Amino acid sequence: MTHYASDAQFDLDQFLPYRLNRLADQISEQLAHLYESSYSLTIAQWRVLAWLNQCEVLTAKQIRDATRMDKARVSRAVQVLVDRQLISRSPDQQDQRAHHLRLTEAGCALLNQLLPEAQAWEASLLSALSGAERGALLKAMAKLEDALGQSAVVNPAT
Amino acid sequence: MTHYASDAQFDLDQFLPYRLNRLADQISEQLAHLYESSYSLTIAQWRVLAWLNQCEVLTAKQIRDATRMDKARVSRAVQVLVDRQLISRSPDQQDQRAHHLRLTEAGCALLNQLLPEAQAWEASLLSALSGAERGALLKAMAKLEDALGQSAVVNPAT
DNA sequence: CCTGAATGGTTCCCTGTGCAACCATTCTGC
DNA sequence: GCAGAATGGTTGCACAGGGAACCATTCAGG
Repeated sequence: MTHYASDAQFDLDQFLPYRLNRLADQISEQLAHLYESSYSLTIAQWRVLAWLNQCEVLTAKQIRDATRMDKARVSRAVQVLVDRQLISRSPDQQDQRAHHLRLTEAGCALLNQLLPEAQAWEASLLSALSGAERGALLKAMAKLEDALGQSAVVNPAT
Repeated sequence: MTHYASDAQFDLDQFLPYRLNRLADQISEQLAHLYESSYSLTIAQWRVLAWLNQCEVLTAKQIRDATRMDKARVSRAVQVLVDRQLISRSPDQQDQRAHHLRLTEAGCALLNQLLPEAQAWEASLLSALSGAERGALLKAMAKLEDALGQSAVVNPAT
């Protein structure tokens, strides 16, 4: 009945990747429930809609870059949204491979309902933090994303 | 060629759930690559190991509570780890439904290799932040998790 | 005790997604 | 111009994970 333990003292609960993931999962899960139950939207689909709401017209590649989602994931999300006539897809004249994506009126109407709900949810969540804390949180997150983007964190062994 | 846009001005890039998820996904993806490529471990499996390293003996339920993972997910992770003889499962005498889970010597050996790598990776990531920033980040995350736990954020409409 | 509710775990089914292979188009170098 | 690389996008395959149904055991109430 020996107890084996690694040499390194290690507290998973203090491990940033784990904590971040647990938090993000929790938030994501609740929000996903909102999207799914009321609007039958996937997170991926919601992201596509939200970006299109901002940018008017985008190609799948641009969405892929903005969201860092897999190309297949974007492709499938777009397909569903087109089928549901929430967005339209028209060929790009300059590049026959690409397509312009835009919100349809229906898509826009859906967002007009969904956006306020999402914002209210976020506000309620953020009410747990002071303004300064919010700022610090976002700043730290931005720095981390930056560091990851620069590939500053890659294979620390080499 | 009209452009439909929702009334609400909304910047997905400033939307905390989205940002948090994007960041967590990115981190998770890179770490998962480490676990998977070198040790054939799932994130779920890694979490089980890490908690067992800390607590010596746990039941699946306790792991479920600690990690907030689905019970099925825990069950499957445990199964694989038992098959690989990285952990052992022995019946709980008090409660015949539950099982005690512990690290085996092999499991501990694996962690002795993996933990330093994980910690080095984390350190490299965290080097993008000052000490104060780290503190602020962790504090904000804790508050958010707290808020979610208290169900403070549920169905803002009601 | 004995019945019904609750609990720890496992399994089934289904969906979303990552990866790799692929197609079509566009770009590059010669 | 033309061959080969690169790029935008789609599809097939395999798999992890959520939800619900399920089994066995334990607990609560009469």
